[in-house]
Amino acid sequence: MYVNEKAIENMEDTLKIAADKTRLKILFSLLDEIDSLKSGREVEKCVNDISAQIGASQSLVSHQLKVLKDGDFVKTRKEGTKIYYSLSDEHVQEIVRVTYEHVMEKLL
Amino acid sequence: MYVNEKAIENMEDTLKIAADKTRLKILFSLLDEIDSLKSGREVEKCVNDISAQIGASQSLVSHQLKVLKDGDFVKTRKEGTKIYYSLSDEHVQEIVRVTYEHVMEKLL
DNA sequence: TGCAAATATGAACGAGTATTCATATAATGT
DNA sequence: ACATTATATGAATACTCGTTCATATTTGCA
Repeated sequence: MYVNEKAIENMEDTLKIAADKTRLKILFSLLDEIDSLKSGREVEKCVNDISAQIGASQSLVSHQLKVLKDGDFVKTRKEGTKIYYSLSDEHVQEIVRVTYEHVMEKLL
Repeated sequence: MYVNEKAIENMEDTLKIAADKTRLKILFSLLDEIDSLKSGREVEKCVNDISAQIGASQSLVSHQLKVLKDGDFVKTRKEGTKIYYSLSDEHVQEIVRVTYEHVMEKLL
């Protein structure tokens, strides 16, 4: 299957963004199904919420959220001093989900 | 969504393996639909075939095939002096496919 | 046994990057 | 204006990793 160089590079960049444990934890924290079912809206969390939930420092979470934002994995909404982060689209969720299923099957 | 640390680490490892342009090219070369339709069998290629097809050195391809093999992305079959590589399961294909669709949509 | 083909391996170099720490910026309320 | 809360930023460090080059290993064959 022929794939041009530009597409390969974009895939590499996309996968590199996902391939980090801190960023994966952030993505999972924004994938919280219970919260999204309760509210009926998409999951939105501010930096400190995520930081507390995944047990990482504010600085680290902020740095990695920037990476996720630059890669269009998440989008933001500003409200006062807080900035709410949420997943940007379904592709991101699908990449995380497929990989999750893969490792879950191997952990049997 | 709660995900335990071990699963996160495995996901990180899996995504790291996919997140490299040389390895992606190798995976795509083993995803060749025309070949697999023609033969009716799964795509199998030896190191030199892949090396020639993706335009990378024999050494580099061999190194990266080892990474893919260790991560269970590919499996091997030996025949004489040649070693045939093929994709190990559908999850790998799905990760590549989902990521491919993601970047293709952004390249519009 | 010796040669050639196919693949693997190990060292080394350079580039990239995750994390921490300290500090800066921005917005809100008093 | 000042203090407080929330978030971003920049530098520095330590570590990982992709690639190349040279060489080793394995297999088949004359």
